[in-house]
Amino acid sequence: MMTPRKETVKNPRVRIAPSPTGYFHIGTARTALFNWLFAKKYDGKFIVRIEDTDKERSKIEFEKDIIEQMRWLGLTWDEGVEVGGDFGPYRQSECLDLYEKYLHQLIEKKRAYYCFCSAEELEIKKQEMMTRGESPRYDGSCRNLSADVIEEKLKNKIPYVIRIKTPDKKISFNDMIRGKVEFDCSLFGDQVIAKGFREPLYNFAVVVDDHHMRISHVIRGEDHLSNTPKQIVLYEALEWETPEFGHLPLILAPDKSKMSKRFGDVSVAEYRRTGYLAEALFNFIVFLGWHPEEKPGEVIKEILTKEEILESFDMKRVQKGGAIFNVDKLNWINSEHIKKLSINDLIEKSLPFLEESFGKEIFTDQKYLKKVIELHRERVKKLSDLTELIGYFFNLPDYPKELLVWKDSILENTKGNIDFLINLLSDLKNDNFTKNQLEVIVMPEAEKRGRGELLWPLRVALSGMKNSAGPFEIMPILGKKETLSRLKIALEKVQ
RNA sequence: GCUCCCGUAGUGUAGACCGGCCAAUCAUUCUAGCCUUUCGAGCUAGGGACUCGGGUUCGAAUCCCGACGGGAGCACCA
Repeated sequence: MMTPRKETVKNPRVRIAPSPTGYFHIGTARTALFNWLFAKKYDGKFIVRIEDTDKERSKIEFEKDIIEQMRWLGLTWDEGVEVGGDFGPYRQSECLDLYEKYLHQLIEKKRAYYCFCSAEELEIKKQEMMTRGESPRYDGSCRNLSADVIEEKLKNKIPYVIRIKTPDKKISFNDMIRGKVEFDCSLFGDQVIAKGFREPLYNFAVVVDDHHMRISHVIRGEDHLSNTPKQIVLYEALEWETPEFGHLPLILAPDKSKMSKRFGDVSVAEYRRTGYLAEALFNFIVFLGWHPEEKPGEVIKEILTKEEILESFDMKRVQKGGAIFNVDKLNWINSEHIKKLSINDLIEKSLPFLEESFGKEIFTDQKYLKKVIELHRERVKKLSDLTELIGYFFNLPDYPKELLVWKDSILENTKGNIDFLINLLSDLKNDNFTKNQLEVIVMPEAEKRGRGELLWPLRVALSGMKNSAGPFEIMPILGKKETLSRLKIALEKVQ
């Protein structure tokens, strides 16, 4: 899979150019991340440009989301929207004068031309070519219109678009990830580059912007691979130097189809709301199609901080094949990052989730909350899990009485054991309500009566759950009074 | 239909450039055991892959060709 590529990079200028036509997508996040990493690694600049030439679909709400989520992920940019810079504007809708200028230049130099063909006739021709088994391309009808004819049509206000003259040749470029890639230009022909002088289309606007922002390396998704020759045609027509290109493999859904709405969550905000940590998502995403170098005899570390990732990052190790988004792995990475968090950080990050479920009032006792969270931190995959895990510490559990009965035991035994426990624990002093003391008192009895027989109903009475932390951990936190009260409730249930 | 890209366990990957050290690495997942009242965590063990067919070679996961499979693109979207 490895292809040798040249790599002597210094002070690169790279960019992420999202279009605000949807919420910040996990795929865009990855492209942003690799660009950011590349810039940091080689002491370059990372630029954020908003591609909002599609007036119909672009929304400010999406732009805000993109910026917010990038910040959340810990990405910082040197130039771009919100931070400014010397090569702006960084929003395509504000660069219209620039596009217009080059459009005129291209037409004057006869590298581009007016095309008066209607969309309908083009569609028919396209279908014909497809049925003939040819690659659909413009037939060049308007390519050599005389100046008189053009003037005439313009005067009569015949609608037009602007097309670039594509040379009949092969174009190849050296992709940073894929090595040499070659395309035959005759297959796509003269592309429309603008609908009008102030209505540039994507491929043209990108080229103008990248050139003006002095972008040295264009790192983007593989879906842009076949746009690259079209853009190179423009660089050549404009007599500009082409940047380096690098095409990242796509992120795929588990069925290997393109990551899309069909596969659950695709927006970064959604993962954030579900309780994934920014550093975990960062860690996970970077491992989609990339791995640090394995040193002989060394176990590869997969739980990495941003700094560690930066340390071992190398563009040469990016894979070519699409990477499947594996939620299991994300969950594991997230739980590992949660374990690394300090208890105070964990509380701070969990609180919004807890408050949403239980309300704010419940969390006035910080010490109590701290103990509860400490007890569960190793069981948490996502912060949102915490809500279910610790509910019984804040609300009285509700459960069917059958749950109190251990395996094949009977209600009578359960009743007797709960009654026994109430008496046993009532005699204990408040001070002795610690994990150790409780074990000393209760365990010998559990051995006599059967561990499950005694401990299972104890735990269920306290937590109301089939799976929960152990009774000796729960009791000290709940305290003697609450413990006894819950046991009495259990007793009533089985009466 | 045409073009381009890709093809190592369920998943992410190492190995490939420079063929032998590969009866193939690491992680995750899965299974079992230990621990344990349950679950989780932890520990231990195990399962699981070079897409196929030719060629080159003493020797191929690795080089070459072909097939097959998957993906992306082919707009007056970005």
